[in-house]
Amino acid sequence: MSRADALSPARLKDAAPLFAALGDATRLGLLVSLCAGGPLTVTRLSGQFAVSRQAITKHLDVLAEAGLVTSSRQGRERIWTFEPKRLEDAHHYLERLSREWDVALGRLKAFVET
Amino acid sequence: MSRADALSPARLKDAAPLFAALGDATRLGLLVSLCAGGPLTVTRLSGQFAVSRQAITKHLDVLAEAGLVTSSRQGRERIWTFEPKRLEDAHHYLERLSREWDVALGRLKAFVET
DNA sequence: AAGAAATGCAACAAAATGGTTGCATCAATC
DNA sequence: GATTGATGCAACCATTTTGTTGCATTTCTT
Repeated sequence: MSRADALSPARLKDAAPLFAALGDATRLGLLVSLCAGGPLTVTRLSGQFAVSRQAITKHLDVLAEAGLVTSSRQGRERIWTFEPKRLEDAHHYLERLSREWDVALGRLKAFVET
Repeated sequence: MSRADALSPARLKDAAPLFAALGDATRLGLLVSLCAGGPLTVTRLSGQFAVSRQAITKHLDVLAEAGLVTSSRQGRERIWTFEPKRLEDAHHYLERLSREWDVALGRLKAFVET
């Protein structure tokens, strides 16, 4: 991957669903719970929120789709685990945007001084 | 602000709309354009996307609501400008989540070694 | 003053989102 | 084997989001 295509349309379509998954207070709360409290079941997680277990399941599905959590079946329960890799992706994307901005400011400065 | 409440419910409700605004490919594209190409008008911006000018206006309104862009009227046109500050907020939030995760891993390691 | 360019505003439609309830299924325990 | 606990699945509903079109308004230009 070159620096040049770091903000290409293709990458936008990759980053957008990731940010969209982060764009909900309940889902952020789920991530915090899974971060701090380790892997948990849906039933356990839904006890911490004001919505039904089924609603939490849907949120977890969204997070899983975005790659922010994974799950595995253990007996009669399903364990959900935080996945830090994709958080890095979001992090990097924001950094690239910031850098692009700085570069643009640099160009502007150079132009003004000419 | 203490480290302890860095991921409090109050902060979730602040961070969620910010990520939600970033969670759309068209809006990310708009930010990239405003980053790289400097302040632009709606008409100019909408030339780069496959949707109508009015749709772009709505996207810009969403970005403005999240504090990611600002606008000012100049004669008959309105100029939209990228606002890097809120990007920092998103950046910091992701960092706090990562740190929380690292702390949890540390606790786990200490527990296993006991 | 007239026309063109840029934006603003409103009504509308389609699709996605976030939530519910009810019931079925699967696994553990007594 | 009957019961309980955890999950899965489906239908349904309300709201929000994302887009459209049409028209009005404002401002520049000739």
